[in-house]
Amino acid sequence: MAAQAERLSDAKPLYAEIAVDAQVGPDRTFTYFIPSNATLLPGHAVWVPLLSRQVAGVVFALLDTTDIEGIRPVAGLQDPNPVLAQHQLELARWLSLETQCSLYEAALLMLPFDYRRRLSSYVGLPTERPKVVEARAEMTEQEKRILDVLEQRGTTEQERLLRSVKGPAAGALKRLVRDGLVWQEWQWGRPRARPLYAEQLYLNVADAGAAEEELKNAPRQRALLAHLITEGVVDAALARKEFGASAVTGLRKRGLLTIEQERRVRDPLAGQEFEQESPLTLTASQATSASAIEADLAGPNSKTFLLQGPTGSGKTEVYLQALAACIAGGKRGIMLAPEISLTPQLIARLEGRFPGRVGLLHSGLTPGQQYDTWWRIRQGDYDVVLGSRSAIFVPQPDVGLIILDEEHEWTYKQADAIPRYHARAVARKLGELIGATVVMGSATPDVGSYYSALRHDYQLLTLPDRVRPGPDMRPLVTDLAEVEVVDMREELKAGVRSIFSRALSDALEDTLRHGQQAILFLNRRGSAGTVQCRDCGHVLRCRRCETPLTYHAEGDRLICHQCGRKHRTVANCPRCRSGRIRFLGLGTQRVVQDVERTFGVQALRWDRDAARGRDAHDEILGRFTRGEAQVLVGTQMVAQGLHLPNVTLVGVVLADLGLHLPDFRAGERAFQLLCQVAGRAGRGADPGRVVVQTYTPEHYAIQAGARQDYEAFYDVEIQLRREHHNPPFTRIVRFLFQHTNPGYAEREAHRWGITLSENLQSQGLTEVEVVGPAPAFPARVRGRYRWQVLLRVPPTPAVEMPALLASLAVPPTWTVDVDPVTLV
DNA sequence: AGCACGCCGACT
DNA sequence: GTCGGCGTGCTC
Repeated sequence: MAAQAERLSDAKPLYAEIAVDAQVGPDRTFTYFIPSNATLLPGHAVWVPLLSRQVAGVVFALLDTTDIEGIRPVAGLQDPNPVLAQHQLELARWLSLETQCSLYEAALLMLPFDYRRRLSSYVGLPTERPKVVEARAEMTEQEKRILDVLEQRGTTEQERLLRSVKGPAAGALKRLVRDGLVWQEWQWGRPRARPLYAEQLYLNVADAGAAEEELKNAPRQRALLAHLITEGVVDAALARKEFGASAVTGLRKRGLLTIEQERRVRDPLAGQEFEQESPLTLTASQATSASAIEADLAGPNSKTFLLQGPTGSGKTEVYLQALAACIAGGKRGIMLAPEISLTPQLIARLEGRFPGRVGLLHSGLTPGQQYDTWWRIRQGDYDVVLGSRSAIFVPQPDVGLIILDEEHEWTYKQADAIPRYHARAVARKLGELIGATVVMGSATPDVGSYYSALRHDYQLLTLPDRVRPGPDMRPLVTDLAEVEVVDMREELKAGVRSIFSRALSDALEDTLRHGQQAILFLNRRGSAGTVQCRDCGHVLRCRRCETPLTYHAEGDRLICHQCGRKHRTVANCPRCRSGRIRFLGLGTQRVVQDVERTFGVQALRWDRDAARGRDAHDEILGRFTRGEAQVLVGTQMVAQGLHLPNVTLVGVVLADLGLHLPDFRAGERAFQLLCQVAGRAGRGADPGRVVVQTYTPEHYAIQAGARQDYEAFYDVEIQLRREHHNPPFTRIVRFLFQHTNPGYAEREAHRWGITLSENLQSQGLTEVEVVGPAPAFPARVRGRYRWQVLLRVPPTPAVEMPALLASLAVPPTWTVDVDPVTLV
């Protein structure tokens, strides 16, 4: 950047611009003096002084001169070699500006695993402390408790200490530290993972015969020696288990074996057998798609492709053949999939095609496995890295192809942590920086992606048919599942009080009688307290912005979470005057109960609450496939990536859940889920059956979802987006404020809303719209009241997004989410 | 993270 | 009037 231009001479640069691990604004670096005995390069990880402490930093640029005064020297190197490449520094700078995080936070995504450590505070008792006893009389209970714990345990990490003292103790600890009764020190926390070393036993014998003779009275040692002679090297832990620890020490004392520490690689795929697979014969449309991608791989320019095709249309085969072409051209690939889609099936297909050349990286791995895989990727051990969201940042060398499967998935956006990046946007930027081809695939593309494709920002590739391998592995076109939409208002009129309609009940009974299994799907990402008439399906909406209203028990009011407008609650439906107007809401637990009571079979619950922990998913799935339950009840999870052969019925218990969320993407989500669910049924020869229950069968998302007709959905959706100035016609920025004091939170939200409007006005940016303030959803989290203000930024503002945000001078107490994937 | 500065409520 | 709390800004 500008810093590079300042490098005028060939002499060793004097200063370095460094991103520091501190709460600073986007793209901010600090300048440090380079000690004469050190050589620094961009990408080096360093330690630097900052006020009274030392923090981690990354060198972004070198300088010959600077105007800044009071410059301090770099304290030291964290690693003799640079840890980030030039394109990674550029990607970090872009991320910092784009997501409004600090430059160091952006760089951290790409740093080795063991760099992601935190400073933590350790507290303890001073060695000489005569005055403690005297002071004790005037201490509070909390202070006494803290001292007792420290007396017992000695030096303790501050967080652990505070957890082991009943009630709030932070204030008490602060006083103790101030009065010198407790001492405090900052240290680096333990690294999350280290390289694993294991002891190996080596044979150290010239004359085996003589050695065996020497051991004739020690049978265990002799057995171990024999084992070593045949094996050469033996793992020490295994040997101790099998032959006894004393046999190992015995042989070592006699000098017959030596023990060496050896690096052990923790490979998540180790010991697994994968069947080798050959490329399948492509259909005409698959071949057209594959060759378009291959042509781009071979050429100098790199495009972004959007590969659209329903479940089972062979997108994965196109990815695999494109990857093969990329590798044949001497490059490597990265393939991203949503965490939940990283199934054994997908892993097996990649391993089957590229045996031993696939690096797997996702959050389900142990920290040790992640650590080792990261370093092996950096060494260039893999042709393909397969991983979830964060795998876009791996140090894979010579990347020629980046694939994003299920590109519409919102788990690609990191919404709950900083930096709030979207892997799709990162993939495109990375592709641009390193000249890699990007392929995004989906059955139901993100509306924004499809819009880009129609505008030729992306190249659209379509796979229209659902196929399965026929005889001779030739593809056979199969039918989509039949989808039956049931109008729950009619059921109610007919006197059905159950959560199951007559059609779903009949279908369930039929399925169970034939010994087959069923999946019941529930979009539990809730109703968010929306209110719907059970007679006519009408949903209460804000008069100003048409967003579904949300009920708030405090004050018995309906609040619009977009614009903050408050409405009175109603006893009767404003459309049909019916009194049966109530909140939408239904949990998986209730459905499981009702299934078991009504049909007398076992039902299994599968959602994020039921499936906590590393192996919980496999366990639930295992129980279901073994037939321990006949019905699987679940949320989003059951809609994705599964292939369960005995399932012939899929029921959507209430498609309206989620459809009326106060979020402009609600329709898109409902449509995507319906398509996914419908794609679950009948992946074999039997097309299967899908029953969708709803109070609003006329809704375009449900209509199009039932027919799995993307075009029909898109045409309505894009029109709505245009009318309401929503993405892709604008970009949205979400400002969030949280505070324990509800009054303060609301006042601050209004203050910031006004500040924003005035600021935009004075800049002449009248086309940028301020929405809100309004309570965020949920309105209160862990005792903190949440308020939000939205910004709608049209695509042709006078300034670019990062510059606009910089000009707004966002207070650090507000969090910023650019292009949020959810507004609730 | 920690320290200094500054603005409002509960006391002398 | 003043003490002190917490919210805010700064760190090369």
